[in-house]
Amino acid sequence: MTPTDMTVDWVNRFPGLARLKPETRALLQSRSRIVEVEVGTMIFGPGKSPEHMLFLLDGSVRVQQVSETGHEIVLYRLQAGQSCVLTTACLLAYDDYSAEGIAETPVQAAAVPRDVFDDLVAQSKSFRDFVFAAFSKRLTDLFLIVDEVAFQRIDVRLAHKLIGLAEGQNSIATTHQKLSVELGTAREVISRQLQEFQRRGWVEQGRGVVRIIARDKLAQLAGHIS
Amino acid sequence: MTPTDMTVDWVNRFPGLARLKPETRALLQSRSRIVEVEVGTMIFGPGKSPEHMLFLLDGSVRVQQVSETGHEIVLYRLQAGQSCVLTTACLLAYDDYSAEGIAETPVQAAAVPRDVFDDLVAQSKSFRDFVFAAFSKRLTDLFLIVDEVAFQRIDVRLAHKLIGLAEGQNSIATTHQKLSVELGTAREVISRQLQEFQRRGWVEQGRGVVRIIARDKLAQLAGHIS
DNA sequence: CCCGGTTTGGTGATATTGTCACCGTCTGCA
DNA sequence: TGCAGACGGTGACAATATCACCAAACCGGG
Repeated sequence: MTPTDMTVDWVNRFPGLARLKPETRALLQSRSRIVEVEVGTMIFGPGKSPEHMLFLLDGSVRVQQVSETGHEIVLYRLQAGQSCVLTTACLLAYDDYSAEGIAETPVQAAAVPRDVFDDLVAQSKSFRDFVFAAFSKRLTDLFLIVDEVAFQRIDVRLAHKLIGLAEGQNSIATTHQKLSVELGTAREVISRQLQEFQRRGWVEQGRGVVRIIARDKLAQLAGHIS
Repeated sequence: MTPTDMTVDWVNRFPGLARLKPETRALLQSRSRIVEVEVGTMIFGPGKSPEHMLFLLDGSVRVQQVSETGHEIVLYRLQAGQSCVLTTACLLAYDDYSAEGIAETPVQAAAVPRDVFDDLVAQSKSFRDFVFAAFSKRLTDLFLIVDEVAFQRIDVRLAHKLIGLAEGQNSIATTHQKLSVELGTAREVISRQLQEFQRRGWVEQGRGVVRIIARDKLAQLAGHIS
């Protein structure tokens, strides 16, 4: 498949944009530009606010908060089919912010200039609904993150995160360090919790890999999260 | 001052709406309804999503997350001059959410129906800017909350919160219990920290009141937050 | 192949914070 | 006046974070 095949009608690939009127769709299509981002690139971050709103066509962007103390915590991920409302937020907000977005995989996205975005919001009810739904999702997600960080035990959160990262597979390619950033805790804490899970026969560990042995047990512990 | 005096041209009282065109302003003014809410009322919450977007004319609304575990944490406050974007979020989001908004003081607000809100967003660039700026503020605020909860020490957070709640006064009418909800921690933790602050001569305590004696010391400890 | 630096993970000691189970005092009110 | 509830204090203990290390696995160059 050539890039053209994949991108010339990219709007079709967004379920949330399915209801756009033809003229709105044409505007979005014609005024956007396809960009490719290689893995590991910081797409936005402190002192790097982008000029465009991004619609992710392929790949995944990890958004994380970087504290002055050097600590990090993953806030959420953007997947294909989602738009980067935070980008828009940054363009509009007077605030300095401290979150950054990093391409976790090679990323393909449609970049929509700021003024086109504004036109679309004005013209299309469907587009407004799409944008506000995206904002809402972020807000409610963040509420849950706050709740989890403040009140959930670390073993419950780790079990939950392992199941989430596994995506149906049994093997997760990650390090203790990366898992600690996912949960905003220390590596040692992850190491000890994984040892405990292993002792119970729920997971097996290798260097840079965690294999889930008893998904049901992990799920039971994770229990009532989201 | 009669209610009419205060509310007939309420739009003027929002700096963020100062740039609205006359016709937009008239629409907002004519299609809104002034509501009064008595202190302690839950304005929105799980299973209680309001039909209108609120513009706060007077008073303060506390938005807090209520965990399944029964724990609570204050997320942010809405003050006069701000709009309740979360309300909009709730109206749009398919998600069930677990945050609630409570009137901390008697509240006066302009209620704007959902469809009028949508019209305004479509018609007015100024209104769009106002709405998106409000969303952005919430998002960036929440980023900071996550950072604080995950990585800041409790003494630093308490010092910061005391200064914030004092609003320039020296006396704060609150209880250890309420302070613990502000920070999403346990009452005992607040009691012990306040004892330590008192031992150092930074605060004095009475039943239901905390007096700040050495604001500079607290500020120094709070230091680098926001 | 070996070497040396880097990454990954393990461990004990200690500090901080959260949880639990109480207790006494104060306050408002019937 | 008496009493229920709110408020705050306290000790013991559990969970988590921090710090200071260590050893093994990996990786690239010579």
